[in-house]
Amino acid sequence: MERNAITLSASETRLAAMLKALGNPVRFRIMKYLASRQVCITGDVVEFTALAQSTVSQHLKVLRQAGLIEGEVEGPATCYCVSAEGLRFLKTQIEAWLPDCCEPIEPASPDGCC
Amino acid sequence: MERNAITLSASETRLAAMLKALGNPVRFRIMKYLASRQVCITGDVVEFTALAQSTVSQHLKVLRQAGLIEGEVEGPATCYCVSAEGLRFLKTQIEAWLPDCCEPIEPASPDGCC
DNA sequence: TCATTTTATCGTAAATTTACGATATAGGAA
DNA sequence: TTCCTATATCGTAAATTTACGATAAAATGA
Repeated sequence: MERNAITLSASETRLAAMLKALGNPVRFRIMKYLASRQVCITGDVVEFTALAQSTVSQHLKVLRQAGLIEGEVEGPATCYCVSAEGLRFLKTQIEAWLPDCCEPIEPASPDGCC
Repeated sequence: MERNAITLSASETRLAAMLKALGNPVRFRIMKYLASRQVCITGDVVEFTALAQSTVSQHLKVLRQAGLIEGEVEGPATCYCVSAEGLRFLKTQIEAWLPDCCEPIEPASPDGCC
């Protein structure tokens, strides 16, 4: 895809991966679903999304690899939940990203641009 | 792709679009580049990214449609800058998204999961 | 042991994304 | 008007993503 690999710091790379993972509407919803259930869930995500089990498993893998959720084998099933550390990272990074570059300094500007 | 369209609210849809746009490392970098230059920029994004002009134009379009940047025709060129409103929205949404579901309530839990 | 349950992984087809060159479009200068 | 500059858009090829069914793998219960 990319001829010259774009250089990003480790933090930026992780943040971009998180954003990419959450940019998919299915994963976005899964994430909210997991958050709404404090409790860990497994395969009723399948029921929730009405997608094939293998598809859901794949989405969960993406979220897990992005560090947004955590999975733990619980008997025959796997128990997932939101990663507290991951979400803290996400929020912190977004918060600190463009600190106050975008506050409307001059309200005179109609659209804040140019 | 999706057989059953995933239902998201308008805000969620916009947020997901923003996350998706920023999930691409090239666009991620362009965004930071635009932010570092308070001033509006046009085609030196091309020089910055070392990608084809048409490719950059496409990326800028995605960022613009996501409401993350604003473009304004300035003579023969187009002047881009970060959208203050867009970034405010992004930050607010992320902040409010999972308010305090993920604070480590019980430090006893080794990984905060299950 | 043997079936059952729950997930993960594999292989694959369709859709989407990304990048490029070529081509239009629009504004400014000569 | 005519040329030059700066972008946007079109068409297209390669890569990636997404979804599915089929198949493994792992733990529990009969």
